[in-house]
Amino acid sequence: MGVIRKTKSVVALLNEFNMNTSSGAISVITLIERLDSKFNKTTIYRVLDKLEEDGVLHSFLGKNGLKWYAKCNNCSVNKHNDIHPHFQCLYCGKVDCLSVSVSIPKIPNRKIEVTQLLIQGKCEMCCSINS
Amino acid sequence: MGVIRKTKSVVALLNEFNMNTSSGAISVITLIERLDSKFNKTTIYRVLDKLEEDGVLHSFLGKNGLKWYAKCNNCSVNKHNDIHPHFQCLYCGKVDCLSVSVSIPKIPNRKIEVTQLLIQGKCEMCCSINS
DNA sequence: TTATTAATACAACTGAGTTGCAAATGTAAA
DNA sequence: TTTACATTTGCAACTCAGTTGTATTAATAA
Repeated sequence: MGVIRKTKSVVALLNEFNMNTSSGAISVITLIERLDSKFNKTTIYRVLDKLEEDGVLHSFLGKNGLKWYAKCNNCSVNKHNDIHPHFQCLYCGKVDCLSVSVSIPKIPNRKIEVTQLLIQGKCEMCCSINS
Repeated sequence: MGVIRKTKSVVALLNEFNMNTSSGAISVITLIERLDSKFNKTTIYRVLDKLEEDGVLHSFLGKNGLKWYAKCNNCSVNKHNDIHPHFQCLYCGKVDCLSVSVSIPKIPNRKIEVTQLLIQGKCEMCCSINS
């Protein structure tokens, strides 16, 4: 499957990500809040699912296991190549994709399929505001 | 706060982790299932919280954002030193603590406080069973 | 043994995410 | 354009991990 029709909800969701800063992720909660008056939350969940299947977005879990989405860079329908860490600020909640590569250790006798690295701390803006 | 009294629920939970293999983690869901006849789930959540505060256990989020706990190695009340990746098998669901160190990249202008690396794939046992 | 305070059970709740289905809508073909 | 039909959507109801408030029970120190 994948996104077939350019429906209003697809356009609206893609717009949210295009308006966003390039490295920023958006939580599903935030997307539902923003688009609540226009679309049902079920629709939002389903469109995000399909955009991920299509390699347009990638998802990951942030603090408290909440789901976040961000734009993909070099992904196709079947393969998400865009493997990078995510940084979540514990003070303002913002999440960024980090464009650094992380070397994952070899693990004997195990086959690695997915890697998720979530780094939490104080973001640039919160570092500059507070001492 | 921390654990003050050696109550039945504390003993029972610690026992679950001591019976377990050294590298294995246990999900809260599993602990509730196992101890359901003896203790209320609220109690289990609260005791696990305190055992983590005391540096006896550490917690992390596995697949689907579900909470897992495992024994700590060199942690104290105030500092969890035991930073390592976790491996979750996508076929049998088992989760292990990996005793390898991962080098986290420097991130300019940000202060790292927590790092969570979850590696998912096929575990040793599932590798040997299936081709 | 008693007094005190922490720990527990219970029930009710919260909230992110899911499911089933009828109605609406986009798209390709006529 | 119009038709036909599969896809998409809204809605309501649900699931289920985790939380909260409170009255009761149990561990510990004196």
